[in-house]
Amino acid sequence: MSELPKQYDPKTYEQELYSAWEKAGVFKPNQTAIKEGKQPFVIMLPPPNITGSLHMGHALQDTVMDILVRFHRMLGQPTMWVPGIDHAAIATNRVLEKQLTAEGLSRQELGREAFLERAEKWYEDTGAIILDQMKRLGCSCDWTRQRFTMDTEYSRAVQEAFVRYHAKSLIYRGNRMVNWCPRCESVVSDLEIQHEQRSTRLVTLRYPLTDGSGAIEVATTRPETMLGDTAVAVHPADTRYTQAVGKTVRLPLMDRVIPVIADERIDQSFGTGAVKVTPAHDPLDAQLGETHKLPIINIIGESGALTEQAGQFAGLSVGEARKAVLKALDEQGVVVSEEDHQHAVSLCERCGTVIEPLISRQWFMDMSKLKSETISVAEQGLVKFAPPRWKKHFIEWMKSVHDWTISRQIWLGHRIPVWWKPGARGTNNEEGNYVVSVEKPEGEWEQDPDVLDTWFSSALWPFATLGWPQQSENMKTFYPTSVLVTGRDILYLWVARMVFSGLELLKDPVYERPAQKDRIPFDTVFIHPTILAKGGQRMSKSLGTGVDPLELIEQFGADATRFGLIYQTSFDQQAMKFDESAIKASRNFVTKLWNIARLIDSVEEKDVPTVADEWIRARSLTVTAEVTVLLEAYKFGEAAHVLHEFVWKDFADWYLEILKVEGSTVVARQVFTHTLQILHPFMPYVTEVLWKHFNQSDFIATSEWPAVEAAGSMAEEPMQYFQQVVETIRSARVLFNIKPNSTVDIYLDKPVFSPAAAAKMTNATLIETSTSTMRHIPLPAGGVIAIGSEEITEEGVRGAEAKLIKEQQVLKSSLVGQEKVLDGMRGKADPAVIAEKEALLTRSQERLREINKSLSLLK
RNA sequence: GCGCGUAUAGCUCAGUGGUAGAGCGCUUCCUUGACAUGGAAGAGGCCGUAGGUCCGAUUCCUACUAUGCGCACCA
Repeated sequence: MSELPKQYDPKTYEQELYSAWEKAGVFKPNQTAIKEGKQPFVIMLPPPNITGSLHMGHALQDTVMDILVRFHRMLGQPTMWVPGIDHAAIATNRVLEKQLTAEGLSRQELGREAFLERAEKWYEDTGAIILDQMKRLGCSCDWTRQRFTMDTEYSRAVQEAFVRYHAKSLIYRGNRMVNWCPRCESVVSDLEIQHEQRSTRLVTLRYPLTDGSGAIEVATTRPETMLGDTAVAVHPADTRYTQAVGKTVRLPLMDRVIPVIADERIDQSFGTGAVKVTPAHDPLDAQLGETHKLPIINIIGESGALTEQAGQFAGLSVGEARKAVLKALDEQGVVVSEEDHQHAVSLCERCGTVIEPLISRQWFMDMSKLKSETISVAEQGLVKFAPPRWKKHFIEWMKSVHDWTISRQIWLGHRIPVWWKPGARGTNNEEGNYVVSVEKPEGEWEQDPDVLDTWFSSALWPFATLGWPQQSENMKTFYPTSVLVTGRDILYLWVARMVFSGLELLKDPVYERPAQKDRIPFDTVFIHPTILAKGGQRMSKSLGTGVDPLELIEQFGADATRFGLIYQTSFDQQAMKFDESAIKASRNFVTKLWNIARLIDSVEEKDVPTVADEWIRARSLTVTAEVTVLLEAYKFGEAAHVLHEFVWKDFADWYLEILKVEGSTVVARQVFTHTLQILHPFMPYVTEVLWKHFNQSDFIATSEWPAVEAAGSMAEEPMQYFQQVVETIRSARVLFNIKPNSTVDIYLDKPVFSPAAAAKMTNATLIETSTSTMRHIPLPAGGVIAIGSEEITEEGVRGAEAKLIKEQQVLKSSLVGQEKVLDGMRGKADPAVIAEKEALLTRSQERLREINKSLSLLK
């Protein structure tokens, strides 16, 4: 056994060990275990955006996954963690467009084909930096199975999914109100918009009734849309307008006659209680328009400019039009008043541009059937959530989901497998003039220029990565997967969509998966906490609150970064404020492990087990059981605390101190290597290095998780007494103001199991009989120890007396309180609890007697 | 606006129907060969505010305040 270096330097080992694991195929599913029919443990990495780099959220998420994967690997299950990346169409599209802008080119000038070539080159150049960063964290992914959502096979799966959904009428072509981003010139889904409170001007306009009986005043924050008004609506019960319903008004500027309608969806209390209706550019108005069969006048085009329908305002941007329309209205005396108003505007999540609601021909996913089955499996618990409260969120959200707009008007992404008869697309004559097919059909057809929402392809991730739509061996062995680990932000965006995709697309009899449970992509969804900056702000580069995990790895090592992150989390936590001091503390913990190993090496070989050996063995079994249970329950932070305390307090501070004097180095090594094993999922590197150091064959990464056994032991009590004696002597030094480096005489009327260790740990000499000059100190569990030292002066004794009197007083008042509590409990509380309480009281009383006794002995 | 969380030591967080715990930080002492990235001993909290249930509430309930998040078609 070679000698360990004095210091542990992570950089010396991390990369080398990682390659060694990879080379040995440690990260691949164990084929023997598969043949033996052991339950596989499978995790699909939520594919990060190819444009991204590792941030703290990833670091936590990846650590959680790696802990699970390493834990289950050690449990002997065939374990597979499939990595991959997402093409992130909208994000990449933006990057490329920026490049073009810099070159003074528009994407139209470049052309679609050249644009896509650039994209491909960009993907190649960028590579998946983030995946390499994961390797530095120590993630044990099976890199031979790495996938990209744009690779040929995957793209094929995406198109196949579209075709199959369409065949089941779950995808349809519709002309409906959508969220349009004028900057992206594309539709975006409900989940890709954000709401923001903004202050704006609420303008009240006066529309004259055509019969000359007055006018109706309507309030609006978007005066320019009045050009597309096709009605004025009021609440049927609103007496102010009863007269007007059924009449018509003359729309200013446009000189159009439009009806006054009544509808219960109008809020009487807002503004004037009357609302202008623009079915083409407002979601509520669209609904009203549908109910009341109102004409739809599109005045805003897809570029964000006003259309021909806007008459004299055609060509203006929305912003320009607002000013111009307002000015024109004002000149005609239509504007009654203006006031400041707070309201929510919809913004494009990607670029922050204000979303224009407009009616457009798009591809939609019909959610009605899909959602009911998804809700049902969640309610039945066929897909589990951890922490469990996310189940409710999931169901609630699913219940309110609308049809999903899946087409996007960008070039990058999976092209929609729909083929049009030339000239048919975008007309009122679409029906029957297209074919849905992965391959181009015979004859003259033009492929739909749109691409699919990135999430449409991500939704297929758990099975498309395993070879779907083929009925592959991988699908049979590894699907459904075990756990999906993710943040709550994509619970709806992604998780929900994977669930219904799996449920629906695996219904085909060829997959032999009639049971819902076999079609749901994962057994459990684990939602980890969101990481915030220490002050509670969102972590972001622009706010300067971001922390780079790679810098932490560089400075403290991967093990410390992982452990520190996990140490700060707890199971039911929604957000975690990141404190770098935890990483530092974990680095110290890694050092502690290192030095423990060095101490074990330096202690002379011996094998005469004492109570301490028995105690630490039992403790280690208990800890193994606890950690196992906690890991199975996704309680990673809690497990980290248990391990930290055991290693530092029990093993290092007590057990090893005793081992220096007597005991068994065999037991020490055994307990320590077991501890390394249960620490391995958290800290893969240092545990692997130390495992090898203690001459263990193979890798700790593939070693067998220690068996969980009952820890029957009689050592607890003598060990506890030993600890009390040592602590009491140490406290007594402070009490009497005795220097730590001067020896004291100690007399114990009840001996400890290892007097030599107790003596060494307290720098004391244990003597056979007490002498008259010795001072007496009570032990917490009863009994008295005598302490003698030349340094005990009258002053020291008086100081001790003062401290004891203080303790006596505290104890006395506590006793009064305890008795009062007990009085209240008698006859009302659970007898067992009362008994427990009484025992506590008795102990306090004994303690008081001891203090009184030692006070009298001090005199 | 509706919904879901959180409020405990200076900081980051556990926890319990019976007068509170950890890590870091702080104070004092210790350079005794595993570790100063260490050891020992300590200080420090009317457990957000106000009510309610109970013999008893930091813990359960209600309201409020602060803070985070999600959802939302108030023109």
